[in-house]
Amino acid sequence: MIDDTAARAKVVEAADQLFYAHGVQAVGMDAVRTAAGVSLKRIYALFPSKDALVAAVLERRRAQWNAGIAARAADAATAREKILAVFDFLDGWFREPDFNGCAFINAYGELHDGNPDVTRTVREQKAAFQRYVADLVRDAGAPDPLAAQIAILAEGAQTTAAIAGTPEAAAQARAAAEVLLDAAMT
Amino acid sequence: MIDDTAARAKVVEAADQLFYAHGVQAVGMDAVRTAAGVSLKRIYALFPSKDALVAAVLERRRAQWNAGIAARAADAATAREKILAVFDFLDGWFREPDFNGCAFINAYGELHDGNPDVTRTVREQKAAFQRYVADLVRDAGAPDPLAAQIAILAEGAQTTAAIAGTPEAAAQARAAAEVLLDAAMT
DNA sequence: TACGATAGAGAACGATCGTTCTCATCGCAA
DNA sequence: TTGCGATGAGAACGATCGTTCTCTATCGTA
Repeated sequence: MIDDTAARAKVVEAADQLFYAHGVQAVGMDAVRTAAGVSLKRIYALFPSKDALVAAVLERRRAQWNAGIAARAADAATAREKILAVFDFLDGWFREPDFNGCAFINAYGELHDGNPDVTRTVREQKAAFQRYVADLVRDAGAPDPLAAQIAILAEGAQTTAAIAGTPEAAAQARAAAEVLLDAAMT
Repeated sequence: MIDDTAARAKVVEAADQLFYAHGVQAVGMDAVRTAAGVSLKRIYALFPSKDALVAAVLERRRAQWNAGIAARAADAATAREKILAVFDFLDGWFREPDFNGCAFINAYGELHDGNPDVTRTVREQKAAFQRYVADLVRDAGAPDPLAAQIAILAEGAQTTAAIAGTPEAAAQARAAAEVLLDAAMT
């Protein structure tokens, strides 16, 4: 047998992949068990319910998002470049073969009603991203309203790329962000 | 008894309201029947399956979206004002008490897998909107790439407003669109 | 080797859903 | 009035899902 930490990781990873590809409600716990190779009994010992597993999956997504953004920002020297690095991160993500839109938006649309934890988690994730952008905008010396505009571009790029099934929305949003930055800094 | 046209309208309207508020999979056909006041037998005589009812609901949403955009555009004199009228339409929509994001995005996130009709319908709706914006951008004498940027702002405003539960994303996106328009026309 | 605790495989359970079917009721033609 | 076709209300059916339970095999230890 493997220890609890490893079993948890395998279950969350398998559930993430399945939920993200097919939607939460379309995936049964049996499918998670098969994909993770962990018995149902063990899964329910690690997570009290499917909702708790969904929460763990969203937490995993949150960590991945933050790490991906931070990695791109680390290569950028200025606050302006760190802002644009967000769209470079999105560009790379949109090109991954299993990209299927923002997992938080998908989860919110599917589960917001009847699962208040999901609503709260998604709202907090988006608010945290807006704070991240707001800090960078302030560092860049640009006026505060620019932050919300940059965040809206990032959100719009995600849904546009997901539905179109093509990655060009990242570059288009990035170009728009550059124009907005230039206009704000004059 | 009421005639087929009226019964169809009542069923689609009730289903739209329920699906939009709670998600498609969370609403049973019994709930549609109760809300519409039309028997299950009649519903299945009008729509061969729940999927067909979902398709009819999306078609209704498409007509409402187009009518709402057209009504706002009718008040605008120039192509530039017609572009900005999109965000005025969004602002009014976001303030409706039952606003819950874009029904097409929600349906795509919930049903894209296992219901190809939904994927196609949503993709067509978004493509049609992009063509609408592209025509206005051309009429305004602005370069083509601006169209995709405007569309991304509109998409981002919808998801941002839905998740935050507040309408200010419309005004923020409109302000960004004005800056992009000004920069493109110089 | 014998034993007790444990874990996995999957059957079982209760609930729910989409869809179909039954049956009592009603309107209407002859 | 009588009989027939159609309709609505909702029971019924088969499938699926989240969750729990049973049974068997395995492992470490004395």
